[in-house]
Amino acid sequence: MDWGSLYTFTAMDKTSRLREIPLLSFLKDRDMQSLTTGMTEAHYKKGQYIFKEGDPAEWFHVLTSGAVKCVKSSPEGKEAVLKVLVPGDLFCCEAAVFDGTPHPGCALTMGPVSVMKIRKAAYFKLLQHNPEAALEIIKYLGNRLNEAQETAKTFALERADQRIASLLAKLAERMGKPTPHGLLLDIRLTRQDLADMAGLALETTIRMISKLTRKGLLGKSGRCLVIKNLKRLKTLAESTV
Amino acid sequence: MDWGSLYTFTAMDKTSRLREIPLLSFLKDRDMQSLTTGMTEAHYKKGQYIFKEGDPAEWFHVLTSGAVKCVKSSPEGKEAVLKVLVPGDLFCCEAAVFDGTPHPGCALTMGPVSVMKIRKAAYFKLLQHNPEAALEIIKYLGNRLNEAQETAKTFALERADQRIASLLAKLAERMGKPTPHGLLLDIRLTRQDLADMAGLALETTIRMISKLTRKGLLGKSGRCLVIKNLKRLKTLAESTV
DNA sequence: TCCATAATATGACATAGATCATGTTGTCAA
DNA sequence: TTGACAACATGATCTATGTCATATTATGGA
Repeated sequence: MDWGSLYTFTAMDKTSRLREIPLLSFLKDRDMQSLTTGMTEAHYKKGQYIFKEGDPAEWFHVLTSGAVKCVKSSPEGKEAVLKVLVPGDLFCCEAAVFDGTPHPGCALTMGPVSVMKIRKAAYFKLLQHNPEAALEIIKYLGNRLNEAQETAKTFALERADQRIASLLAKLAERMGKPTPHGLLLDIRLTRQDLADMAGLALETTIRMISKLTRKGLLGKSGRCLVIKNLKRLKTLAESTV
Repeated sequence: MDWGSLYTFTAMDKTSRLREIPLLSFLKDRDMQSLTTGMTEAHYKKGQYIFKEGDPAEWFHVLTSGAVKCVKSSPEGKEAVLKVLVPGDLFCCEAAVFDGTPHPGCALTMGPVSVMKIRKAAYFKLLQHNPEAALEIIKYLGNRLNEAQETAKTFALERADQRIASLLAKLAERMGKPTPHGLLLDIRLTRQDLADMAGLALETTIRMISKLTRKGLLGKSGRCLVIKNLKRLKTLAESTV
């Protein structure tokens, strides 16, 4: 198995990279120093696993470039995409790292990816000595929890067209780049990815996206989606019929 | 609207009560003192809202007795039960309290309930001064996040019978009281509650439960369910056909 | 104790969405 | 440029599950 190549950067380089990450920007210099010791940046190609379900959780990760999908699979081989991570997102900072339990899901790269890997122990120490950092993590986890529960609600109560609409709206709000034609989702999401995120079959997802495109709410730029009318999309996500 | 009556206890009483809660048992005496200042215990009757979706998040709650369901509703009036809380569970400790955002869902009592309410500010202060406490909360949130993602996966990939089986298995593991006949779920969960937890229609849920009962995996004691064969239930939750 | 109401149960039917089949379009490497 | 493969698209079924209708059985308050 190819786990990507690991490079170690100079302390200064690493510090400046960490500073760019919103969730870590509040760190004091002394914290930075302890963090950067033993920290490495890993690079992956498209389609590689950063970790798999069941692997031991040894690192705290921060995505610095590219996109990663968090995936769980069923025995039959069907995939559920729980979340798409974009630069700045933390992952595997959760229960697993603390409890010593294995990873509850996989992290799969969607293209070329760079990740900062921080040793569990260093991360742990940081949180113990820096309450501000711990509060930030609590806030982050709280938000992720809300998101996950919102997703669960969507799966439990909404129809296929609503699921697709709210999924696209969520993606647009989180990572849409404003352009003259609308919000550009500039990561390569296949219809299958979207289907796995919405808990729907590929064909159903394609049909729903076609419908939204015909209605003029959606367009494409190259091979990426453009949300042309976020407001109507959100209305549709809640409409009864 | 009747929000239940509020009583204020003596500091000693409160301290001893907090000590009984696993998640707070590690607290030092000085932390306890600051926490108990301004802390109140509230009592509710069956069917009351502790808070509703959209309410401002002013308190950190710890459930001391009874059962509470976390609920989100759709415009059409359908309910999704995200989680059933049992004594010792924290709630509303999440993003809302920190971000100043309103509650993302409702907390609805399922019977007579007692709740410790701790002012947002006191809770905040506790976490800032006690890294151990913050780490415990991070661990707790991490686990809740895993649970929520596991639920999302179930909703996305599993059939009705599997959903019911894994729901019952999860409940049995979390709160089943061992008895000679199996694991007793001694809170009053209606079929509708179970349906709302599994994201299924009431009738479908009833049919699945009847089937499990006929198969001998399930029984009842009074008006509560008994899981007679957890192992087979878990096998069923993953079976392909 | 009785009555009104809520909860449980079960059959008949409707339908959203999965599955299968087939074809088209796009993409990238040689 | 071409050829092979992946992604996208769309129609034709099939089926799991939702919905509706109707009983039966609990439950809790007067």
